[in-house]
Amino acid sequence: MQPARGTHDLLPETARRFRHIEETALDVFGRYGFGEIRTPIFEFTEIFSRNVGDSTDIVTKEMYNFEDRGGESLTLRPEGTAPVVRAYYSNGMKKDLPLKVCYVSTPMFRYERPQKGRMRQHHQVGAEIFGIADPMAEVELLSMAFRFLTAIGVGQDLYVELNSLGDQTDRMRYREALLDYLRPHADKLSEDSKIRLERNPLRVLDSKAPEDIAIVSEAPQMHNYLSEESTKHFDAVKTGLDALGIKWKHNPNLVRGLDYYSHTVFEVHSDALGAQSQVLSGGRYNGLIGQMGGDDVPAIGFGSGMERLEALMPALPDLPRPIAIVAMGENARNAAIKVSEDLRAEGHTVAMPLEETSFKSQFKKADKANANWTIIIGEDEVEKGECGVKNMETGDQTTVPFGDVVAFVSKK
RNA sequence: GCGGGUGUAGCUCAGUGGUAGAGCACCAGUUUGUGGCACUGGGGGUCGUGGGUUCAAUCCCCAUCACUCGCCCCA
Repeated sequence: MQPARGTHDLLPETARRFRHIEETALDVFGRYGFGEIRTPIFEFTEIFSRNVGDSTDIVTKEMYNFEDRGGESLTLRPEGTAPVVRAYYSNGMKKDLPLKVCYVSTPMFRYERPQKGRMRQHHQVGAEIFGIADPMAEVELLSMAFRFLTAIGVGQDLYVELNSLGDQTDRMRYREALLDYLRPHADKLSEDSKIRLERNPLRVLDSKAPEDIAIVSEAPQMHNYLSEESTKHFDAVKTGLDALGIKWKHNPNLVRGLDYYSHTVFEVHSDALGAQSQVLSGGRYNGLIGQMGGDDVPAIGFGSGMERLEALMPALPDLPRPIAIVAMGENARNAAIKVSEDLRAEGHTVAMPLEETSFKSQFKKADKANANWTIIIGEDEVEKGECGVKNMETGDQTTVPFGDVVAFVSKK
């Protein structure tokens, strides 16, 4: 019996780690004024196909599409930004600008070949700011991202790559220059890049094929084609990050796979993850909101993969140790469950044996549960109105009246 | 979608052309009401699945599925 390919179950130990990521994200993002948003798990297919980009891999080969009984084409959400923009329009949120929203533990679906750090269902935390064109939005957003990453304990092993794609005019101008340069070398490019040349030439820039890297190293660079205004914007982002002590590296070949980005794009990587090293990425998408519904609203956001964060995260502190109960005989077990409930009412974690097994077996379970105290109740104890209380570290055992047990273990 | 590796007990792995083993884990006993140590015993596996070769396949061949590493791409 296997789960569907590219999916997995989160068992309690790991689920706890995921919950810690969620809670930390909501706490940190909340300090920046972000409210949580939860959008549906599926959308009309066109929400993604029209906005993520027709030539992107996500749209052309990775979407989970299906038709419902009414004949509508629906798609399991492959990314987080387009649904949030749709929700902005659906709920008339123009009045709420500037808007800061975030999402946590949001399942994303992409039909890809699974490998380390890549699942067909994965989960992201993310944040979006609508309505701010000022580069201060980039600075605050990235600072928040690092505060979050640091809070979950993964901040120190990461590096940020940064680039600017300029506005649409800049990009078209650069695209032409790049094509002029690459076309004469077309036959020397990798097979993949020959296709990229036609579909999305900027993607040739971040190819990993050695033959491409050699050609790209001589290629014209984006930053030389940015308008004065775009350059100023990018400079402001960089100086803002420097002022906060956030280390970044300009990667002129950083392009990103989604079509909606403009100006600043960024990726945060870890060397500890193997081939899928991105843990957080995003950028500005000033044109997208206008393209979807007409409001010309600048925006920026990021997404971060929780499975990858979880893989990097250090061990969580241990759960509080339980108090175990050992009981035998009907009267004793009835007294025992009363004691266990009294203890839980005081906030203790209690391991009450729900089946009657031998004392030895119950003690073994108490030991395995890492109990610090074990409360022993047999028929003798019920008759005397007291129970045994054993310290599992020292092995010392004393007798305490039933009425005093909660107070006894609570004060220690 | 492409290329490499792997698939035997809950876990980590041995193993042989004649229908399977270890360690750990689990359960029980040694201790007729007491854990951690030790010893003893026990439960548990269609040897991923389907087909082929063979008197006989867990082992050889083919296919398939899954996992895994990488490519593409992405979180």
